[in-house]
Amino acid sequence: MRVAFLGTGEIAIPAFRRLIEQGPRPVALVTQPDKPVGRHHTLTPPLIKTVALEAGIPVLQPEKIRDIHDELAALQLDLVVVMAYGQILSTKFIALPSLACINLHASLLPKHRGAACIQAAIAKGDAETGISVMHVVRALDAGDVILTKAIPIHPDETGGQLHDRLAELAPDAMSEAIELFVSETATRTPQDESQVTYISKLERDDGLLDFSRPSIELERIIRAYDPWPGTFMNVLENGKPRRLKVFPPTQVIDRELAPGMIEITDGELFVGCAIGALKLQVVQPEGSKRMAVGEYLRGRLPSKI
RNA sequence: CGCGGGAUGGAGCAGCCAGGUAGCUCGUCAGGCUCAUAACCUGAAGGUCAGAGGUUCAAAUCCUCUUCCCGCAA
Repeated sequence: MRVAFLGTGEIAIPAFRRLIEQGPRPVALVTQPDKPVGRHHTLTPPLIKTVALEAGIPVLQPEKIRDIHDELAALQLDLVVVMAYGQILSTKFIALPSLACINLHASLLPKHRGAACIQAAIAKGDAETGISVMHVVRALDAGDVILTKAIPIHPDETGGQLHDRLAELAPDAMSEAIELFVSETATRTPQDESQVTYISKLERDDGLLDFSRPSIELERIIRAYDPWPGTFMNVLENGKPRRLKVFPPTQVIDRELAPGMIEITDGELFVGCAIGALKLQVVQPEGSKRMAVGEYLRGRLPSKI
């Protein structure tokens, strides 16, 4: 079986490694071009690219997937596996492999279609999430489902931790799906359109905490958005407005405090929410490092902006 | 050279603009108080003020350069 892997995000690496180690060995990796990253715009390749190069697998990094259509057609593909590639695929491309073009998505479809599916599962307070393997169609994450594998979400779990667990779950889901194709017993279940939820890509600004929301919701968002895009609030320090990043864990406290109001008592910092208050434990002031709230309060006095 | 903030005893900060004895909140250590304590009281140790050069009678403070950390942007 001739397989090509399309992936860019680090969540795709374990699945890609599985193919390298247990086969069918991918004939190519297609990933996004190297991007300037970091404060000094250092040109950085996707990590998965180095994995491929170490394994001696050819790497293609087209600006647009259609730019390499002919090369891919020449590979005589039977199967394409896509995970966190970061580009919408054309119908022409989807039709290339003889068997199927499948996508690994980190949610239990039809819930949480879209880029920020892991954050969404935590933020919405879901009890479980997982990996869905489905057929790629033109519409985003809308194809028929081949199989899903579910795992419970832990009560204190952050987006980063869940991301890593899902990354480790993906290879099994993928292998099982490939088995189904090999034995020609793969089924397809259409997604229940009435149950669809969609979450778009998150930006840094999406991390602005809205204290007119209930504290229980904010606690989940702070966990879900760690480490990306992170959450923050704006505070007044010595009369100057400053961005204050907020990290998990935070604690939901039953306390009467107006939304957005900051209360400091005994080296502890509380912020009022619509329902209850939030006790912060780890923060990072603009221009400084991440620190425990106790240390932060030693030299500064933040107040509501 | 994308924009901006920062580096001051072990931690977090003030002092810099208007150069002139190293300060605050903690921590550490010793002693005291207490049935007892992470509480309270008294005292002590601990600093090449990131580094180099310059201006000056005098630089944490003003000027120049370097290194490192961070926020935004990408």
